[in-house]
Amino acid sequence: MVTIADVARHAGVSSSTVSYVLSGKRSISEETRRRVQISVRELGYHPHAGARALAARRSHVVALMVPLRTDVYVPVMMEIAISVTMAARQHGYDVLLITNDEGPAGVKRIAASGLADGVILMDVELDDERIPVLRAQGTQATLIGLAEDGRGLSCVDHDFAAAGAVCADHLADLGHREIAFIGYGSGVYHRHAGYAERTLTGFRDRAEQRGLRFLHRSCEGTYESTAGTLSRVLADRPGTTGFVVQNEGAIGPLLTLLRMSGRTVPEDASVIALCQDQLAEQFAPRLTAVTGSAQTLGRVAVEQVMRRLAAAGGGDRPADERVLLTPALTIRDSTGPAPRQP
Amino acid sequence: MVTIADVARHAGVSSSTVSYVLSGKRSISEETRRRVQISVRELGYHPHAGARALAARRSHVVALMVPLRTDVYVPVMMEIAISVTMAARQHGYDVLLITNDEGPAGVKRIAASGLADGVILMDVELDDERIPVLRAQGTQATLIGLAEDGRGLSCVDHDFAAAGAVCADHLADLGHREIAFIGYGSGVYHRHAGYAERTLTGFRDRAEQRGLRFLHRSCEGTYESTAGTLSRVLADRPGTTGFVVQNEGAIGPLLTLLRMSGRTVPEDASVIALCQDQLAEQFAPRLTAVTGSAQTLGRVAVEQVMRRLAAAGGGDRPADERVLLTPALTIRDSTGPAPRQP
DNA sequence: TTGTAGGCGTTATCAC
DNA sequence: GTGATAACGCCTACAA
Repeated sequence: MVTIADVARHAGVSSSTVSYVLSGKRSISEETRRRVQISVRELGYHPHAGARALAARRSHVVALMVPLRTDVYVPVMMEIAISVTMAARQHGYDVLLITNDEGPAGVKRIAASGLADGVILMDVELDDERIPVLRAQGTQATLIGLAEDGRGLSCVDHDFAAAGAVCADHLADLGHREIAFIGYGSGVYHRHAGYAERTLTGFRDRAEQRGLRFLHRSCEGTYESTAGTLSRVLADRPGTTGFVVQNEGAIGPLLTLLRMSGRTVPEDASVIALCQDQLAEQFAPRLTAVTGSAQTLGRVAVEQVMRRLAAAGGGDRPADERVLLTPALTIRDSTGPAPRQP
Repeated sequence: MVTIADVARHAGVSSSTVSYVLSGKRSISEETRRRVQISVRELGYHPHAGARALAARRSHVVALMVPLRTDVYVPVMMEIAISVTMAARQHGYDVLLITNDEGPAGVKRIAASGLADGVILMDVELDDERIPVLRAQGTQATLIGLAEDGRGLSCVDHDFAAAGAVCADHLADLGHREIAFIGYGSGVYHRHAGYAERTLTGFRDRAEQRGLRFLHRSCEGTYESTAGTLSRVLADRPGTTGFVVQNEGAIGPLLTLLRMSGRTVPEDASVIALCQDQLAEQFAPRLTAVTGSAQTLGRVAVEQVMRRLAAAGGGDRPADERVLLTPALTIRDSTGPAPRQP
């Protein structure tokens, strides 16, 4: 292994000079800097991470704790993980992946061992057990999601309520009066700690403001479940012309079922989905959708931890940020003006 | 921060004793061990990762390098990442997430800095630039996927050829004679370094052995693309009764299109998919599918690196393992006997 | 069975 | 602008 001493010898300077060239923490003559940089490159020197963490009391690692569940929004999770990793690299940080099943003890382990300087928590519950641990350890952290008590933490999430509201607005603008909201299976509403509820609430509130009649129905996302849901909707509210689909598993079935029931999209029924653009593009017709950027979510989370780390490193008290990302409506071919005769 | 010295003082022993209790590298009297363990727990001691890595020259971290592409099999990637993380934990290891865009330099960085002891590479190309770097650094590594030159490495992958063969066999057993293989867009065949080709080859070989007529058609996975593909298939080979779908994006559209063309599945046409069980269960009818376990893939990869690390640590030359996981056929409702009259 | 001490590679404080 | 040098916390011969 090539050490800082090797570089120093090669460049004809002391190892502290090499260290300072690399960290930029004191001014170095142009000449020396160049010599050192050349030596670094020639020898292929990379500082030993452990030694650095030990001496500087900073690991330059953030931990990302991901949920185990591979049900609802897996592709999004991966996208977040990747954007977190790339954003972290831009700050000179690496990302350690931790799974949720380690629970509070895992957070404690990571923090106490100095493995990571900061933590990003996904799939946060309203009253999350890991949060007190974070506080006790004095570890800088950001939540992706919203917790009840966010003191001492930053957090970022999609503005799901806004997403729901946008759906209501879009359909109302098109003249629809009776809407069905196809949600997740009932279990998800509890588990996801508000993720699903917030969307529904946002939709509901706006729908009421706009004078829409609407129905919310749980749906497991299978074909059978969607078929059952749709037939109940049409039985209860035959005049329904607008569908908001939250459960991405139900999208395909719903489109098929509408077609089979003789309804054309968007002439007879409009469908708006809460899903990623990539998915929305795959259907026929291409779906109007409301989407939040998973990439931005990850990036913002990293920037929040970095700011906290910088503040804490400078002796300041980090600010508790709380960011909600506004989702975007992309109008495609699955929504249109409400039909004259329902 | 609580250090090993704190624990030693609290337990009334020397710090080396604490170290040995924790590592189990020498025999300790029952009495001492208990005292130390109690102190560890009471003080909430976790060894400082950096210090440990520095002294023991082992970071107890493996790096997992994931592809950036969020197109083909994202959910699978996440599943692998999670199973890698959990398997690693069982060996006392943590997982560092690295993105593919860092390329060979990233591998070098991780290895040279001692950040990770071993590396797991995903999305490997046949002639991958990262492999020589791994060799040069003497870093223990496992590939998820197959490379041309695997010397000095272990690797594990699904047996995609077997998966293709199983599809051919299943349809042949049911009496189908004309099969269409709905593949990925042409780009994927090159990019995925054999992943897609191997499936196709396996299918093709077995299909020939079994005397099947078949057609391979690329398909982008959108509705339009699938529609085009299907109509060409039916034009060229109206007698086609069996469909093998490799591109999971094409599954939904294909089912819809078959239905629209008046074909009932599985009475008039059988469909077998190469996709995860979870996805296969979502369609109507539930799909017969050939699946490999992403979880196993991750676990095996970890075990391979661990074995290599153990060997290298013991001064032995690690064995270059090469494992192909046999996929499983799950027969559901989308395949049945070939119709008498095509 | 246990303790002592040297060293792992960096950073950062002091001195010049 | 640059060099010594003392930590940082742990592991592991070497002693006892």
